[in-house]
Amino acid sequence: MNIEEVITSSVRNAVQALYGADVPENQIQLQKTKKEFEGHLTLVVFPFLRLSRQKPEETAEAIGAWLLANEPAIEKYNVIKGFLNLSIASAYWVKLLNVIQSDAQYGIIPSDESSPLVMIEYSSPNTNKPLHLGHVRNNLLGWALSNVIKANGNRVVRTNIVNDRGIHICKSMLAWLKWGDNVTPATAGKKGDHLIGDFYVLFDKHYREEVKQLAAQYQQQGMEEEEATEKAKQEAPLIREAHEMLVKWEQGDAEVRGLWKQMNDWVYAGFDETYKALGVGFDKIYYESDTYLVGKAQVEKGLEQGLFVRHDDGSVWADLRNEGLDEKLLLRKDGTSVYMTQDIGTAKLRFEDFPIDKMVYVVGNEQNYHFQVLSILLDRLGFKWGKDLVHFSYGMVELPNGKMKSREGTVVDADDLIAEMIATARQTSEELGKFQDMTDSEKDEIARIVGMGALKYFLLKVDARKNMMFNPAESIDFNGNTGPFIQYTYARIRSVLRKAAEENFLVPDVLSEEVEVNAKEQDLIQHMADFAAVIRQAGQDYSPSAIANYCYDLVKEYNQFYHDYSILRESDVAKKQLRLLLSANVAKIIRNGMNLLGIEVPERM
RNA sequence: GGUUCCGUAGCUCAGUUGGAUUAGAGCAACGCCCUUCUAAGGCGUGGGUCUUGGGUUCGAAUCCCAACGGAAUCACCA
Repeated sequence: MNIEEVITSSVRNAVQALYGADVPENQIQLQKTKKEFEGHLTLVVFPFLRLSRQKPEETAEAIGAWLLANEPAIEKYNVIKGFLNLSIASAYWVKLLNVIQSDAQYGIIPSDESSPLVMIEYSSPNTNKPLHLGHVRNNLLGWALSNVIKANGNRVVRTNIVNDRGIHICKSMLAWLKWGDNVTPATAGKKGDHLIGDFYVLFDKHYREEVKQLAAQYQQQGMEEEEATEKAKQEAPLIREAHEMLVKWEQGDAEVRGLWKQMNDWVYAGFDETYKALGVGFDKIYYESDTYLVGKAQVEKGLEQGLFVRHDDGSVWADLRNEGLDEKLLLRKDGTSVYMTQDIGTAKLRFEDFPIDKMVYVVGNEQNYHFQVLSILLDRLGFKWGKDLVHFSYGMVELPNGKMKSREGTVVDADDLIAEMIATARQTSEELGKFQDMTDSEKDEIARIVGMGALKYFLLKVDARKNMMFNPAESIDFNGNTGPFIQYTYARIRSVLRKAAEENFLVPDVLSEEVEVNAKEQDLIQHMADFAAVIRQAGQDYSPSAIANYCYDLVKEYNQFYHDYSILRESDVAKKQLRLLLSANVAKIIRNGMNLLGIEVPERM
């Protein structure tokens, strides 16, 4: 039972004793006392005025006096207007620190076989181009979110649906056949995803030239510009070839399938490197080439059941007009499947594979409509999980001149960015003289941890729902509200703890409650204790940024403490023990909190 | 046009299950603090009509309505 619950319960007793009323728990507004006032917790008494029939000050005074007399945890109180500020006794804080110390996973709820099973889909790349900054945000959010959900006592299955088939990959394949000269990632000295991406761009370049020429021809024949361009886009030889290739793929043509597999494998090898650098992973990967037929079958079944309608041209639609939405295409007139069809198939396979209680999709907010529709369709098709699937809808990463556009070359490549962050971290460390007595492998490791920490924190500290700004011209900060700031504090604490160990200073696991805890130390303990509530809230709101902001606030508070009080030079043994224990647990919470975000912390930096 | 989301300091962002005369951080600017546990740190100064206008309330950045500004989406692309 935490202190808030203890006090809440006592306040109920107080109101009962003083005013003879039984107030529900949710009417008791207990909040952290603002910095500028004395106290730890503040009771807002306005809701009780109707019961007390007294002024706010008098009501607060009465409740305060009752609590002081009857609740041992309360040491003193003060009243300002309708606010009753309560100070918790020193011994209680030692007790709380002991509780935190005794639990290496403080605040984290373990899961077991009987815990709810949450499947979380994230990443979900196309196999025709390398990952960019938008994917990085997706991957980091997906990973962090899955950790947060897990820390709230759920089992988690991390999954990825790879969009490995379709016209886009055919374009890359065709370009490689035409102009590739049998180049491979090995011979080109290039990651497979980048190689394939280059061919995709090459296809697009040639295709646009063809369209331009063809459109000009049509215009000469008397067509309007717009119509000519539209026709040219469909008639250009390259796109026709790509479509032919797609048809062959669907027919299982051995040659096309062979090339397709080869090229996808190159891409996967490239992705795996990026995933590894990002520190993310998956328990189960689905491929659209395996799921799209399942989706088609589901749609056909729905059609038989009268859930969907077939138009005259043969295409199949879901009518969602009674839900306030439009008609939605499910199968093209040629019978091929679309995005929605595939998601239906994937959902079916997943629920056959796992006893899923909840499904979370980490997908950008540009697809809000898609998931609104998917939820309804899955529900109609009789999947009981469909109705309350969660679309974790995150915002775009914007550049100073707008969205990232691959055509305009304004894409921030994931691998480039990662390399740049690590290089910057290395350079900063050199400049600050942090590397002096380190081996090369230690330097590499620290540069990696700090560089990635800066990148990850930068992306995760922002509310996921919001669009965010990234300016490539300004490098990501290493000072202030940043990952390295938090990592630095951790490293500093570890250094202090190492020195304490070197001088053989013993810190007991359980402190005596006689130890006097000063106000700053009390605040720190209270702040640490909040970690549990923050994880609960982050889980409830699907909000990794809440964890990031908490870590920052805790670290900021600790740094003040570190600056104002000495630890190792404290002559009073009991105080020294308290401060070391305090520091060790701040470090532990930083490590666990950052770990939830997928950010590592270095022992030195 | 319909739907959804967003609008807080020069910039990037916290703060929204309504709470305290002064709405917080960081960056950028200026100043101070390393013979003392790592200065990637600490302290300070300046910087705001929380887009605007109404409303609900003892109390609104937070809830409701409207306007203005921005984004996404409404594809036989995924």
